[in-house]
Amino acid sequence: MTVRASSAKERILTTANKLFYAEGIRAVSLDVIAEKAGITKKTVYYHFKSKDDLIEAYLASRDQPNLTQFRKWFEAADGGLPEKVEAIFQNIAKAARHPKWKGCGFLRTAAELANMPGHPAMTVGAAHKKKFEDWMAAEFEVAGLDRPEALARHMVLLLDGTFSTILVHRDAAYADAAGEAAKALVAGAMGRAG
Amino acid sequence: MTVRASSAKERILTTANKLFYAEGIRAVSLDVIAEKAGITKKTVYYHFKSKDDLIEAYLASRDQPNLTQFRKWFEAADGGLPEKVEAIFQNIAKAARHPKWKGCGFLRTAAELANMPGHPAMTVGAAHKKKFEDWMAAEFEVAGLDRPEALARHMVLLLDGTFSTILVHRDAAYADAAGEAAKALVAGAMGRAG
DNA sequence: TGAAATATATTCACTGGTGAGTATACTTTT
DNA sequence: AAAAGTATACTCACCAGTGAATATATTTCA
Repeated sequence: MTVRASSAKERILTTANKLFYAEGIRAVSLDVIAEKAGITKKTVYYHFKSKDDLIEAYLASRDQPNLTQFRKWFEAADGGLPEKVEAIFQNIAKAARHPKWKGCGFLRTAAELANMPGHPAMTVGAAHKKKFEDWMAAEFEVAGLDRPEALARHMVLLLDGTFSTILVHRDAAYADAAGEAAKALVAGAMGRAG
Repeated sequence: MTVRASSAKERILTTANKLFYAEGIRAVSLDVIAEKAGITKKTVYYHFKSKDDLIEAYLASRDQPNLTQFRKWFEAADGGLPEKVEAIFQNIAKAARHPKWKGCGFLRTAAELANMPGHPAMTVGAAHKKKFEDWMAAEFEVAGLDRPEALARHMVLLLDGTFSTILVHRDAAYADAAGEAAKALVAGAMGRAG
């Protein structure tokens, strides 16, 4: 029962996470992942049955942390509902200015796997985005807004638009614009409700 | 001067367009493109100096047709400005229901090339998205709206969000939701203006 | 309790195949 | 003949995945 600093499986996943996010799924080989993780490729295949399996695990490992991050940004923000929603986008703007930022791992993986609709990683990705949407809808519902699900979809669209647009232009200002739009839509819904 | 049905260069570009869009940039090899175009790989390298060069040409070839499509959808729509904007999204919804639809080629390429920020294809992609944004801003300006550039950005964000979100969920309904949000934002801006 | 048996984890060395890109020669057009 | 276009056949690096062997726990039972 040697207490390793970290198990091989953990190191593989950590390394895959870093490389897949930084370089993209198809640009990263298992040879490189194994090398950077300090193990052999066969060990990767011992813990994951295929590259696709590792891709799926990669996305699964980002699910909770990502959602938690959004929640924290939302909860930590001052002001009313529109401002709290806007804060999510402002925090993305801040994150996007970091040189290592490369958009949303789920979206980029979806783009790469667009030719494999049933890929297990896509199921994980879709579920992740759905969780965000459901969370938003719940917040709007609690606030007594009309059509909370519709408004939540608008937020998702602005969020994914933010990730994509910034990736194209490498300009974090788009996140602030999205925050402004989100705030306006939420404020509009509140106006109608109250 | 044999009048070929189409020149080799045209066939290469057409084939690249089809395959890159359908499968993704890194998933498609020049060997396959050459084969499907009915020529040898060396001929590809005669007309394009590298794969990256062909990728750039691929995106460049989609620039005008794409923008023209959006314009047509916009102009053909009945109703006022909000409805015309909404029509763009409704038409995307229709297109997205076709099985061959795989999102936005520019966005998917940007996702794949996220690790190569200066890639020439990215310049083409960014310029394309900028043209859409500028066109929208011009329409809003002519209509006398306040802050036309800001509103145009909101439209771009919803548009790119639409492409991304549908790709993740394979559910064209998100385009209708985006159209609704876009309409509301434009109508809101018109309300303030007049 | 301690040795044998079993399960878990890991390595080395490999395969069959594909990828981007090229050296050279042939063919068509001007 | 010169230039432009295309083909054959190749290189060399890489990639997903595997076969066989080895090391390291963990369990079993004499």
